[in-house]
Amino acid sequence: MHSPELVKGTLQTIILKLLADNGRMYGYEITQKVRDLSDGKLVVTEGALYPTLHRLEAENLLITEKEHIGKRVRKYYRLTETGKSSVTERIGEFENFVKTMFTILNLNPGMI
Amino acid sequence: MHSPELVKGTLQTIILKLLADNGRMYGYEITQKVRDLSDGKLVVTEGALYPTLHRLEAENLLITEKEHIGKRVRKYYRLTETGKSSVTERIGEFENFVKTMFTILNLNPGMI
DNA sequence: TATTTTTACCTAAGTTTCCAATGTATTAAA
DNA sequence: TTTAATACATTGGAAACTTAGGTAAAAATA
Repeated sequence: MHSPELVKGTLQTIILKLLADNGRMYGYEITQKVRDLSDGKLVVTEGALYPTLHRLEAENLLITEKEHIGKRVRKYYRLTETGKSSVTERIGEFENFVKTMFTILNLNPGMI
Repeated sequence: MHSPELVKGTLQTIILKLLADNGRMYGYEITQKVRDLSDGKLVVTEGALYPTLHRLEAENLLITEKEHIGKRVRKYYRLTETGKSSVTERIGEFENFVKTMFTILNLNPGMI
C-alpha cells in the first residue's frame, strides 16, 4: 500500500481518467478498477470515493444516471464536456508535477 | 505553480533529500533551494516548512545546530542516522507511487 | 539617511482531503 | 443458512497544508 499522503490530491485525476477511458462507471466499479490496475497497491476507500464523486458532480464535471438492477439502484457516473477537457488538464498537471519532483529529488527518469 | 493538492505529502521527502545532498541547511535556505530547483514552480511556504521541520526533528530524523550570524541565530538542520535511512525509503515510496499512477493513468514513461 | 526588500525565525486559525468506522440493503457463494 | 461480495452513503476525526500574522536583523535602494 502506498503512503496515503502521496495519494492525496490524485484521486480526482484518477476518477476522471477512468471515466474518460471507460465511458461510464459506478462507484464500486471504480474502486475495483483502481485495485486491479494497481495490483492492490492503491486502494480507494468509499469514505474517500463518494464525497469526491459528489464534489465532481457539484462542480459539473460529472453527471449521473441511475439504473435499476433487480431491486437495487446503481448509479453511473459519466464525464460532462467540461469534465472531458479537465481530464487532459489534470493529467498534464500531474505530469508536470512529477517532472518537477524528479528534478528536485534528482531521480533518473528511466526508473519508471 | 503546481496544484497544491499534488504537493501534499511530498514535503517531507523533499526536505530529507535536500539535506541528504547538502549535508546541512537552514529553513530559509530550503525554501530558496526548492524554488531554484523547480524554476519557481514549487514554492514551500514557511507555514508548511517550519511545522514539518519540527515534526521531523520530533521523530528523530533531524537534529539542529544553532549558529550565530551577527546578531541573528540561524538554525541548521542535519539528518540523523535514522533520517539517512528514511530518505532512501521515502524516495522509493515516491517512485513506486509514480509507477502506479503511470499505470492507472496509462501514461508513457518517456514523457519525463 | 530613510525606507523598502530580503533574510530568518516562528505560530495560529481555517480549509481541504482523506481514513476509519458505521449504517443500510441486495445478491451470490459457501 | 450464513457469510462474503456488491452497492450505495454519511459522520467524526486526523493530517497536512494555506493564509495570515508576528518579530527582528541585515542588505539594498531611493
